Amino acid sequence: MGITKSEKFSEEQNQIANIAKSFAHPARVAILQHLFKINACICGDLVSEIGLAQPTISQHLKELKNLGLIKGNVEGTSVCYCINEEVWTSTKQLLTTFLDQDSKPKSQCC
Amino acid sequence: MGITKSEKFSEEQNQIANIAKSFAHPARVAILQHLFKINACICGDLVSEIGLAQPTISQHLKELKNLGLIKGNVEGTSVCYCINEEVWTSTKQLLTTFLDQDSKPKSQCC
DNA sequence: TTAATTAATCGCAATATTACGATAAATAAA
DNA sequence: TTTATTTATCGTAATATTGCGATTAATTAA
Repeated sequence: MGITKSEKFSEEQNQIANIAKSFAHPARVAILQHLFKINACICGDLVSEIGLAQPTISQHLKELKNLGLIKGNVEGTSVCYCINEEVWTSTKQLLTTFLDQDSKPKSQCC
Repeated sequence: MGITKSEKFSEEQNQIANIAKSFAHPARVAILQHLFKINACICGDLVSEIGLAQPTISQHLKELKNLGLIKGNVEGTSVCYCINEEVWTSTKQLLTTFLDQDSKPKSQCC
């Protein structure tokens, strides 16, 4: 069906999945890396940097913005995008906890 | 088109995106959490635990197995799935480096 | 005001993902 | 061998994602 049955899972599980989804495209990974590198950026930079069409980049930016990972300030005819540090920190926290599960005590296995 | 233009991105960017994709569904998040909790598991457990149909769970397990995050040992008529600790560790390393970008020195921004 | 610049949105096509019923394959038990 | 148990695979339907040309909206410059 193509529709995820979110109601079967916990809030935390859905949150982790949604964050992961935002990282699940190399263009969005590249955008985030570029924003960290530059610390401020306009969309046009990203189009030439990444090499996808302008509407495509705009769409990826929208997804990151919807999750709150980035914010955009209008500056003249262009938009200055940058990382939302607070959201990044809490996102990192959530994912790190998930990734650190392996540090818990474990019994023998197959 | 629905097809990701992977060739436009670095090996690392594609790796991060692929790992994120495997976490991008709450059922796979739940499967991994359950495997960590139990330390060994058969697929049947997961079907009743998670509440999706058996073919659906089997498909999610296959994706995690393809990435190497879990491994399955045949035991009689059932299969014992568990976390592949080595792969989990390197995966964690890659994602942690990505998430820790914010600890780098930053200039003022918008 | 008009023209130029930049980003967002619309609309569409192509591919991917999710879900599951039906079935097959593999093994164990009777 | 036959039957039961368990997991994998097939096939298909529905929805989601990706990508981009065309267009619109917003702002600045002339």
